[in-house]
Amino acid sequence: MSRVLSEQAVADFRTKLCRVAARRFAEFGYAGVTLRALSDELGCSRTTPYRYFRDKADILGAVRTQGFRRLAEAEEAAVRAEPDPLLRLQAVGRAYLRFAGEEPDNYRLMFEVPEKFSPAPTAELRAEVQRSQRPLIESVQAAVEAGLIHGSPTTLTHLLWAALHGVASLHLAEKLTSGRTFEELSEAMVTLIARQMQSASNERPSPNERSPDKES
Amino acid sequence: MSRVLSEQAVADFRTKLCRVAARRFAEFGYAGVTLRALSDELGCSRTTPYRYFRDKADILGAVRTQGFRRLAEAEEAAVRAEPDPLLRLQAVGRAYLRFAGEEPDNYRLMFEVPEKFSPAPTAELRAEVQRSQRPLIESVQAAVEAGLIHGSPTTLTHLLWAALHGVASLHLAEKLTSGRTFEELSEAMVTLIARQMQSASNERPSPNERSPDKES
DNA sequence: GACGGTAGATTGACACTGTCAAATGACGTT
DNA sequence: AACGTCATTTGACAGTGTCAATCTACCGTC
Repeated sequence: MSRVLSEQAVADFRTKLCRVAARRFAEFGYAGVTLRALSDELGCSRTTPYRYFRDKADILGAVRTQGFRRLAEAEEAAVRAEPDPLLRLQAVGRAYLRFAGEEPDNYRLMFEVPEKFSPAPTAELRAEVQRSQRPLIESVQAAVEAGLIHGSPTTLTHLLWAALHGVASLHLAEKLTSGRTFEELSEAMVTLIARQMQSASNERPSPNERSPDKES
Repeated sequence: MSRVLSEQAVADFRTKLCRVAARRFAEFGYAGVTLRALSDELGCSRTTPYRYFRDKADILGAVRTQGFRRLAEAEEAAVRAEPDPLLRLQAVGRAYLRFAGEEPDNYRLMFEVPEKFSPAPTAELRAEVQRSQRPLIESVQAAVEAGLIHGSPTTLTHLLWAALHGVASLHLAEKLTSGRTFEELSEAMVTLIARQMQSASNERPSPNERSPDKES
């Protein structure tokens, strides 16, 4: 066998290219992420990235993977720091929204422009996506077990996630043009979630599980 | 003066092109919306659309405008049909989510792929976006006046919108892979919003307005 | 130490895109 | 009947992602 690219060298090039791609996306948007530009900035030829990634979509997928990993780490840190169920759920929510606020371009890349990604995401990406959901799920489960809320943990997690993602997404789409800053709105949403649980803990029926047949 | 394109003919071509663009977007994604393909499907030459639209971005902008208009109309119909403040708010939320569920590609186009649109949106588009917000704002305001919730109507509207958009957006991104259907999750969210208000109406302090200084 | 094979990088080429300039076409007016 | 003008078409260009063929430099072997 002849000389082969060391694992380290492969990883180095991959991370370096991901960093450049992320930076260019943040600066010039998706249109600025072009194989030629990335390669120029890295000092290699246009098709060299094809040794390390299958596609352009594959490159973006790697950036997304890193994004979900950092989001998961932020959530996990929040979970570790807060044992109380109610406060933990708030802390996870805050960590989620803080991530979206601090790394807006990463968050955008993670959730938007879906067609630019390969239809079959990497196993690694799917794993990180799941990992980023776990702190939410576990926090909700803990809250359910503590009697703070009632209902299916999965459904409740989805609702929680939707509330958080909605705030982040609308903010990034610049649809929230009130006087409130993103941080204020984030805190308002977290507070609202906490109040929801405090009030739900005083009542018996589960808030979902069956779609009510309520007509006008 | 010589013959000039009649208003009707211009409008016809524009709407026809928008319809084709929307259909191709739904079928092939953004990559399927190409001036060549649109023109072929319309039986004209590649650059003919440039007589009726400034840009490709302008075409997508027109499709988006129509989408926001239909969303606004659906919301307004829901408002008209339901006078009771609480039920009206639920009805608007249901109409919003039903629209997202029934026209997923339109909704996606309205809120995603922001870089593909002109940085300065048309006045018409901005008007329709605002129009689609008004039923939410007015429903929230009515609920505030009825004493169902307390707080800044703008902030509360943003939170409501975020909750709705979050459900729709995560669903369209295919991130919600639980057993629940989109309809069930929508109803769960609407129910949760209603419960939030019912519980809030029994208490005095406003749920936001000031970010609470709660520490662990 | 020279050589050959091969992994890795490069260049060339292709089909495709959005968009502009110039050329073509057709119609109402004089 | 000829003109002028608007609508449309064609030609062209820069730029894209990606594949094939080429080149380069290193390794193990003699």
